[in-house]
Amino acid sequence: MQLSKTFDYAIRSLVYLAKLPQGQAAELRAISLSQSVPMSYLAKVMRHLVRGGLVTSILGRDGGYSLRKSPRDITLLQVYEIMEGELRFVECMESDRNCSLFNGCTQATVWRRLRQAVEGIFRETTLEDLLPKNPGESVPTPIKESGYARAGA
Amino acid sequence: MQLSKTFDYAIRSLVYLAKLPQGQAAELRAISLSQSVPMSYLAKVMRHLVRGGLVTSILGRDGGYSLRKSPRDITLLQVYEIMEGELRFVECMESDRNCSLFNGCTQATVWRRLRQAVEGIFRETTLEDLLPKNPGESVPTPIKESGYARAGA
DNA sequence: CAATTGTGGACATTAGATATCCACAATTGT
DNA sequence: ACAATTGTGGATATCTAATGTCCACAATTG
Repeated sequence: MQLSKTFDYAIRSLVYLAKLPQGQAAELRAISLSQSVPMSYLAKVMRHLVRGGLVTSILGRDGGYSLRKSPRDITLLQVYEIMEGELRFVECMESDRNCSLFNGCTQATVWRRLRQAVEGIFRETTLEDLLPKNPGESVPTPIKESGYARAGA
Repeated sequence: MQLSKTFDYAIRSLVYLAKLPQGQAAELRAISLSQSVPMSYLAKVMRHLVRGGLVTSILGRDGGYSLRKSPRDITLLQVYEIMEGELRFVECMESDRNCSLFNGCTQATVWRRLRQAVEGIFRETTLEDLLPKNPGESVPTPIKESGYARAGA
């Protein structure tokens, strides 16, 4: 029932990018350091996000990563599916392909209900909801951080 | 985000026991065969359920396992906690013990919401909900034994 | 006593997540 | 053109947790 670190890394990185001043890019090293994630591993995570269309990468000097969409338009469900593929709780979520016991499997209903719930939350939560500066509805924890927008330069 | 096979095995076994005529016990081998779960592994699962108080075990000839409560009084949450411990999605669910970044962790809210949702479903789903309702349609679990497969009715 | 059935824990295996490495391509300043 | 920088791609390694196996033993019953 655990979410993978990979997924967590991805979210944190996206949040990091979302905090940057408009149009600015952050390099791998900066993201990695800010979150104590191994650079070489984070590189892999970022590639996924690039391929997934959420992030743009710039090569060469002063290169780095930046968001490709507004934080409001990036949902956790998108991130999840890019990083982990389709959301599922058991192997045999939908079909009896791999399960000889599928016929009359009474658990299937529960798994589906679970997925609907989780998927719903993921779909309704956007990157914007994860930004600290918004004191509104979904971010109750008060943040005492200052100068979070200092990157690169 | 996957549920463990162990958890699934536990549920299936409990459902199997719930289908037995009142007061009857099923031995390890029977449960194992009915679900193609390795006996020696299932033994371990069953021990958890016994220690967890959901199941009684009887040693010696004609021994086996039987439910200790009514299916209506066994929730999936109980089963989950017995098998896997407290429900959590990330290491640092509640405290900053292991996380230097906890202060200002905006994801925590989402993880909590997730847990509430899943926990809710688990708490409201009982073993009884997993028993085949209509003897005519959804019953047939592929069990080779004689009269076991029929519940209630 | 002998047969059966579950218990307990040590151990082995496997699969997937996590991490590392290195050669290379793209970009930019000099 | 060249050197420095920055991300890319993929092969490989490591680590961990889940899953599975084994065996000696305790309890029960005929």
